[in-house]
Amino acid sequence: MGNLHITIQVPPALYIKNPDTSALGRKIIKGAIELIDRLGFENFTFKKLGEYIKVPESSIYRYFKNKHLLLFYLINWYWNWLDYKVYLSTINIENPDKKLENILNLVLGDIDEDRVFSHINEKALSKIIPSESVKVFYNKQIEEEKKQGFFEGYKSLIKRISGVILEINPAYPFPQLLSTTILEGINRERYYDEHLPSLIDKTTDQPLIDFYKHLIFNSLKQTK
Amino acid sequence: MGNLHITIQVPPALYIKNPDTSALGRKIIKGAIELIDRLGFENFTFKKLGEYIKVPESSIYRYFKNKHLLLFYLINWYWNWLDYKVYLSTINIENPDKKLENILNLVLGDIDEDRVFSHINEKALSKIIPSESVKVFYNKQIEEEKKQGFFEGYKSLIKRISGVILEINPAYPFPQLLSTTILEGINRERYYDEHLPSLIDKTTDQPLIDFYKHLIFNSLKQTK
DNA sequence: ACAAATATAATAGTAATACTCCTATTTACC
DNA sequence: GGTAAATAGGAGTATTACTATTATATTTGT
Repeated sequence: MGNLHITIQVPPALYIKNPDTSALGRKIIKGAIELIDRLGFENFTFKKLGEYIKVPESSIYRYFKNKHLLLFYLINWYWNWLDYKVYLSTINIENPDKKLENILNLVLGDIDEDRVFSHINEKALSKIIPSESVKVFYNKQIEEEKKQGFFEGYKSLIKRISGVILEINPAYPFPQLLSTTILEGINRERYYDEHLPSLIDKTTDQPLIDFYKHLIFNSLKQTK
Repeated sequence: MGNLHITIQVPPALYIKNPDTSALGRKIIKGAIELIDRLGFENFTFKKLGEYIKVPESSIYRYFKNKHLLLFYLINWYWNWLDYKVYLSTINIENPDKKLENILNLVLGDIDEDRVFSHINEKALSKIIPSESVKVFYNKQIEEEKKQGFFEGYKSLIKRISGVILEINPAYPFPQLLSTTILEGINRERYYDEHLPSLIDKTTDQPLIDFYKHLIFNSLKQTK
């Protein structure tokens, strides 16, 4: 990709000072991803992060109001990044079936680092997504956060996948429900695969991929 | 149902003293469900619960080690209760399609209070399930909690639904994946319906019911 | 009916969390 | 080289998440 200058944008209300504009900010993001991965979000604190990256706790507060918004920043960045990757993987392709296949390979496959994007290691980030991303949804501040546009990236991603689904079958009535089922389902099953493996059917070599392909194929072909 | 004496059992390691054995315990459970509903689990504390039900904070600690285990108690009770309801709704029925329909009506319909079960208001409890139940899954203690059997109720529920799916189509390769997709999906979409309604397709009168019926029907009929 | 056991109330205390605020020092920039 | 901005470093506060203790009820067995 050479020297493309592309930055993933997140709603500015997520941060106090944009972490991708300074070395300290980038250090905070990198350290936060690693430490959330190690400790889990519940046990992660700004104090521990400060010790981990050898930065005063108070300096972290100059970038993020609290740990919830730091997590939301990361998740939002991920949604926007994935939205962009989905966009790239479907552009210039005629066949909508092929588009959907590319999307599935993206979300079901391993994420490999693409170092186009500045300060975030996508591979490390994608490790914490299955377990931590739900935590930005289910809380009482959601109505406030909606007003500030914190879910626009997620909606855009869902609508992009829905668009491809409708290209395959314009009569299919539930493109968004199917898209969220796939995206969130993959996160959940990835987590189960690690922690509740008895709940993953082992009838094929790649049950997750096969399950979702089977689900999508049969849902979309039938109503045609 | 008259005077059946049935109690839903949860793993004893979830509590210090069984809350359904005393008036105070039942008061704690009732108050906890209400307060978690109002505040959300993150803002819920034992101190606030104590003030709410006019009981010293320290007395609550004699029943539950911490608020996470109190939530887990509630969620576990819900899984076991739902497992029992699913069992009841399929017993003595010959036709597996009809069994699955009954299960779907159970998990997709409104929960109405059935006062067979002692100390828990199922209707109130089911209000907090969509937003709070995920919070017992995604944390670093899961491996410890698995060892203590905290997920056995959930597994039993999934396996019961899977069993019916296999009755309908013994060749279907992903009965458990489909069961979790339905159960967890319904929780998610219920929450979205309230907080992110633009992500729910409005192409039919009852999109959630229709989506899941469509999904299941097409997944199960195809492979036959 | 009474003693013994158990449960609850009421209060105090502690370490950690989630911040805010202030000042000294360093770094960046014109 | 001077000024503004950023960071380091630390102090301080309210809340959270507990533990511990003692006094007072309440229940239970005989």
